[in-house]
Amino acid sequence: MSANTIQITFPDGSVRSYPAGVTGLDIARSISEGLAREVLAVKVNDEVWDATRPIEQDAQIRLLTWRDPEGKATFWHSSAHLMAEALETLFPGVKFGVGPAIEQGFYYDVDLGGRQLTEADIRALEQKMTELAQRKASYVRKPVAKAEAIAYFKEKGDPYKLELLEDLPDGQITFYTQGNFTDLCRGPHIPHTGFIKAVKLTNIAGAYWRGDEHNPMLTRIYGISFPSQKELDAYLQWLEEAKKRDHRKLGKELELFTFSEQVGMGLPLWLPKGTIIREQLQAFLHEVQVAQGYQFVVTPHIANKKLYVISGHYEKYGESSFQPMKTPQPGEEFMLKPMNCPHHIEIYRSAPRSYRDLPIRIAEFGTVYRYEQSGELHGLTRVRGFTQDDAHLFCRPDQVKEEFEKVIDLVLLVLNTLHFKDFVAQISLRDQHDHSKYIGCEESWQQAEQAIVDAVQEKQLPAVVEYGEAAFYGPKLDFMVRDALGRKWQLGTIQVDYNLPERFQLEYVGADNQKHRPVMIHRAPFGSLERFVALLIEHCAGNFPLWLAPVQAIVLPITDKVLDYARELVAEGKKAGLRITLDERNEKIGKKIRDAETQKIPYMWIVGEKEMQQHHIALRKHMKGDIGNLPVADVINKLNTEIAEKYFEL
RNA sequence: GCCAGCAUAGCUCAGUUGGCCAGAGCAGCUGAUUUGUAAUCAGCUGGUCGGGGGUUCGAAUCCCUCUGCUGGCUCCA
Repeated sequence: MSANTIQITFPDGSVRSYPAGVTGLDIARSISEGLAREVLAVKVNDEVWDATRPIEQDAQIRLLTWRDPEGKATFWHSSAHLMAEALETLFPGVKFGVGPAIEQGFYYDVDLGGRQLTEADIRALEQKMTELAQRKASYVRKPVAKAEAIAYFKEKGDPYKLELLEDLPDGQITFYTQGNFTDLCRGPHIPHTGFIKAVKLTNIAGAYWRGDEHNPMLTRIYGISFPSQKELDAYLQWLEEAKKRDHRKLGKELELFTFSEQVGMGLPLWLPKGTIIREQLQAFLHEVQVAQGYQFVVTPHIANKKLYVISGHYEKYGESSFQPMKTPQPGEEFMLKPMNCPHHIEIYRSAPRSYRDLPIRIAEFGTVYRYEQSGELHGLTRVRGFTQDDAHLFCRPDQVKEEFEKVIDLVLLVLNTLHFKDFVAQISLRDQHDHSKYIGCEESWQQAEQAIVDAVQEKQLPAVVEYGEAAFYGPKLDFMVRDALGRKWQLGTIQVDYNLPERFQLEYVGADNQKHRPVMIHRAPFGSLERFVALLIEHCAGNFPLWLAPVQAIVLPITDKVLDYARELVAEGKKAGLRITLDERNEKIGKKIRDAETQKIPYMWIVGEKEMQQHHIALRKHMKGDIGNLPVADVINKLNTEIAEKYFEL
């Protein structure tokens, strides 16, 4: 075999020979012209390359198109460059930060020198991007020496790029040029701008340079692009649909919760209907936890400041939380509790504990208050007063693994019951470079981090590791769920903690009659009731499973000749434990049905003279329509079965 | 907290370049209608246009400021 022939291995395992220097695009063309027209990039031995970059050695490759996540990312990253070119054309002198692809689209951080972008500017940018795209300018990769790169951006006057260059090693720097725009960029990029057929700049936001609030704030322009107008339209339609699921909108429409400026920002007021959902969830969790050996406690909403000085919370959050409240007693200070753990620790300490008693599982639906930054508040997902389905497990070191796994099972039970299928378990570890924000010794942290990693492996959870996301006293396993718009939120959390037992000098007497230190596990399967309900609303679009629905059934009499029968049915339903109401308004049945559908009430009991005579119900299901004419007893039975099963349907 | 945008009746929204007593639909109340699977008809009630200040003969509309909300950034025990 000649020296300038290389072996290319395809994803299906087949191998073909190509001349050295072949590009992904060449390979695609050798398969089919159609494929060549679609190829955006190529994955060469686990690294994504430009489709136009020569491959010099044997390699495993996969051709990437719009259908591949990496293909989309490349497409969007190239779109960011295109936007940068448009920006530079329209607003000469603009300085560039970074412009990556994100999960849905891309952004570029720019310094516009104080200029504020208007709606018209945005439209003009979109138009310019489309115009530039039509030129089908190639994205040209060029390795450059560091000195050359520095010279280029000095000449151009781009301080942010120069700062980025400082951290890059010489010999690994590349420039990409398309049209009249050259950027410092690792790549890869799509072959040319012509692939970008539809562009939408979605919003503008401020963003600190390099994510540091001490740095100047740049203007971040978000956008998304597609290979066809049709796909952009579909995306925009999806956005519209997602907005209808917004828990803030549904919460108002379905009268679940509200906020009052008078009460204070971030302090939710649960309305009667929302409270039913909350209490049903609470009852569910109460039941499964008691079955698993948890003991429920109740503790006050405030505690002496000293408690948080011991726990370390005061040092860490004292300045940025609700401030201590004074009492008539000089020098005495109390704080709203931001956590339940110190209270539970004091319960543990209220009696001597034997190794035989462990694990002790102390649970509470505890309401806590945290002074979240005003800009952070968001509906029910980020609030200043919320209720955790909290518990603290005090166990012997040898019990940590088993207890941790049991908690994982509990979280999974909760997520499964509410049909949260696409969660991700996030292993939140310390910042690898900065241990100063954490309390406790190195050994404790390593033990705790290892315990979590082991447990996740054992349970084979879909997991990602995030450094720097740990709590200050220990690592966490967080269960992340997406909202209607795809934003990730932490729901359940499990934390292994060797530090607070140390700080509070917790003890138990071992089999050896010596004192030992227990290990704590903090855990909350819902996280907070508020956030959980918010995500649940978005997840089911307000169409709650019957066991949670605030109103489970409504009786709709066709005329008021059957009002008495309707009232009788309400009484029967209530007697059977159903949350049932009656629509006795003087309206036509179509109107009553429409209103019940709008209110997303799961079952409508429609009754006229015919039903009255047979003691029947014409049963109608929300979003499904007429189910049929059934005896009352059958209907009640059916509903109660559905409730008992916690049946969930999307 | 930072950047940007928004704020009109309980809800969803109109309100042209600052100019007649600020409008509509839904909801609510009255009345008529007695209805068979997603909106019956008519009448009425309801807003000092988020608060405060300013410019102007005149402000929902322009400016300042405060409050709240929205999207991001930072933060998230």
